[in-house]
Amino acid sequence: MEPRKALVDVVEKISSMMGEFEDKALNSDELSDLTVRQLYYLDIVKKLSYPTFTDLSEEIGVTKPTITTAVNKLIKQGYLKKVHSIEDRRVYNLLLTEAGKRVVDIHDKAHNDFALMISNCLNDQELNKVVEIFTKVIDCQ
Amino acid sequence: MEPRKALVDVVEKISSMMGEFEDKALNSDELSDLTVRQLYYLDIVKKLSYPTFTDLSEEIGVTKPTITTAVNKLIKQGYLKKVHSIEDRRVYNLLLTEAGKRVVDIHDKAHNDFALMISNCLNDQELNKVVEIFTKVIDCQ
DNA sequence: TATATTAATTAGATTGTACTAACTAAAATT
DNA sequence: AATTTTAGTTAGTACAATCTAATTAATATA
Repeated sequence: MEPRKALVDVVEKISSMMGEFEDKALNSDELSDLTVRQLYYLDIVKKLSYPTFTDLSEEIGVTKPTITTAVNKLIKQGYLKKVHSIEDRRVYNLLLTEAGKRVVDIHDKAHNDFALMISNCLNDQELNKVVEIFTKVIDCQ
Repeated sequence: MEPRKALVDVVEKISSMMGEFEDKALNSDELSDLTVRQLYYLDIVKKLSYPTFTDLSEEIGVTKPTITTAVNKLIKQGYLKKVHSIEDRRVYNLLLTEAGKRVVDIHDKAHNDFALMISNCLNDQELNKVVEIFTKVIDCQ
């Protein structure tokens, strides 16, 4: 096969495999009362670490009322907490509860599972090559 | 770094890079009147080739009324056509219009762009290694 | 031929996610 | 001290995507 075409082909298949791992992780029982969107909100809260409502709304790109609604629901469901800022009493900082941390970890599980699958398919030398080559891709970008 | 951890790390970063390419492809002007979900419906129509409403509903995992609504909207927007089956006059087969083919191709563009980025970052020898190793992963699964 | 099954549709409701506009309370500025 | 700005909320709305139940029309079966 033409090398360029072969690469696109591999990218396509790997991407759809990753998608399947994501979907499988998302079907976990513990995630059953959360939508994909809600999980995304929780991921962003983790990523930003103790964001305010405004931080969240800027990062996600939705209005503040939308954030209020979404966050309140996640608080009611027990995945988030809001704590008053000490410096400015208008402001809240958001954090994951233990349950929140747990579901974010389950979500991350997809990557672990995928990595596990790869390492089961390859020998040590190939694994090292994969890490080495993709580190180059990541750094080059 | 511990090899196992390094692999998970690489998988995580590559996966989020792929996500960014997907998002960028989705922001194309031609896709602006379509939701992600609608694009997914169009992808599945292409994948199944001339599916019936029932085929679609089974593949996507939603009820037939849902498919009727979704498909009718996509027909009205000019991305799908339905044609009567010759064998069974209750049945329709679905197909992409030219506009439908175009948007599905734009969606696929993410994979091409990602592949292009990879090939710009690596030399020929590394590229061959990537294709070789991931072909092994795909076949092993 | 009458009856049951199947493919798609219609009607009506629900849920999730988003918006704008108007509001409250706190902080910053004049 | 009065005014403006900022952070988050409330109220009301809209739309996408889904469902169940009932319906129509064609096909298959008893």
